[in-house]
Amino acid sequence: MALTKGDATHRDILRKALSLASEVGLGGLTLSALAERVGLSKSGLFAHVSSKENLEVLVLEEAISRFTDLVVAPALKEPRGEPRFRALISGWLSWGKAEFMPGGCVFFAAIADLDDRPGPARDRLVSSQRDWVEALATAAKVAIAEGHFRADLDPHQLAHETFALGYGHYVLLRLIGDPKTEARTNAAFERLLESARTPS
Amino acid sequence: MALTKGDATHRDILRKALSLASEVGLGGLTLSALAERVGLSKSGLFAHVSSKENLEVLVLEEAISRFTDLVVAPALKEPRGEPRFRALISGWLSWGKAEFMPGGCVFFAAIADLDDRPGPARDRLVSSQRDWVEALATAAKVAIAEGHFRADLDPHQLAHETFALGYGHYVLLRLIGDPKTEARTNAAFERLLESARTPS
DNA sequence: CAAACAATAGTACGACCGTGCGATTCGTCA
DNA sequence: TGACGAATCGCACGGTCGTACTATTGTTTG
Repeated sequence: MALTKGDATHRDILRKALSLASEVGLGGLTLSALAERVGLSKSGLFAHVSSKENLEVLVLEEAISRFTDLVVAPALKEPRGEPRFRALISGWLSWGKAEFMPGGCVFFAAIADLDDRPGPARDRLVSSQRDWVEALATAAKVAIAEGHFRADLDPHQLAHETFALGYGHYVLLRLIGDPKTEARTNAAFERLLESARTPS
Repeated sequence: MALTKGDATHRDILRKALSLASEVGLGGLTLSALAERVGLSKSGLFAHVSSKENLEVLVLEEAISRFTDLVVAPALKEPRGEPRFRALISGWLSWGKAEFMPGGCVFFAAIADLDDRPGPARDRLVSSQRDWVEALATAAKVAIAEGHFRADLDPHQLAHETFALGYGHYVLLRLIGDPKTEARTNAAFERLLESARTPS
């Protein structure tokens, strides 16, 4: 039998852990608090996650898998080229507001938490973000091949600027929360895409 | 007499606290760890800072004052217009590598820490970053008045994109650390300034 | 030099942390 | 149904956290 009781609990733990981590960060995530949310005793929960460090990795793994499902996969169904690139961007922007992460993007919270704390969790985070930049660069390459973006465009440069703009937008959104923030970020992306289209 | 012994210690505490906070974040900052660095007992230190929450505010205050001295003030000595705007950007970029913040920009660490934790520390952080965006916007306005930037440029839009690009760059730098990161960010800023110059 | 005061140390407290371990309940299958 | 293994609990441990309180230094000043 594949679906045992423990598996269901395990899924529930990951769901709630991701949600909680988005509020308090990976470092602020606590076994007691999580246990209470899941409806388990602290030791019952501990048996599932083996250790705090492993829990952090599990949370990242869960977030990465959801990111793939919600952002990357749908974009791959869009037509090759600029439409797909745009889908990655807009999917990413709504990712930060996903209902299962009430405290906001868990990657962002993890970046500050882990950026000076080596270990498996940090390694996994870094590789995931590296993959994301690479996915953006690949989509840019495809758009060049399709003739949507200019031939002499550096796809990694575009990926860099897109990534930076995305996280920068997130900082402005979470911290200052000016109502015009979204419109300005959209304008910035349009300018960026415009310059990727126009031959230099 | 103005310069008592306690004042000197106080300055030393702020210096070391800023340095330590840049490594572990505001939330990760600990009275015991700080006391050891300063060479004080935990209670001796506590007498200086009144409370943990107040220590966080003090650290932010210290960082803000240094930011003003190291980034804003020097830029104001540059010629009005684009040179001054460029000085703000380049000053900001080197701010993230200041020797007194070995763990990187303390504002960035604080943003993730405080973004879901209301209180005086968060308020101070938000106002400081709001001020920074505003300073960028003001510099952009001046550059428009000087005829360096095009007349129909929205200075707040430029400030938004500059701010976002700066923090986005920082994420890429700290997390992934590709050696080409700096060059790409510089290219992005050049493109941004170019589009601010060119009449649309 | 001594009195007055600022600065620091010592110690204790309650709360919470992650973790181990033995006991107990519960779901599953012969 | 009865037994076996997985899932969960209760409890305790050592450690660290921020914060009081009191005692003891050290520094300044009349």
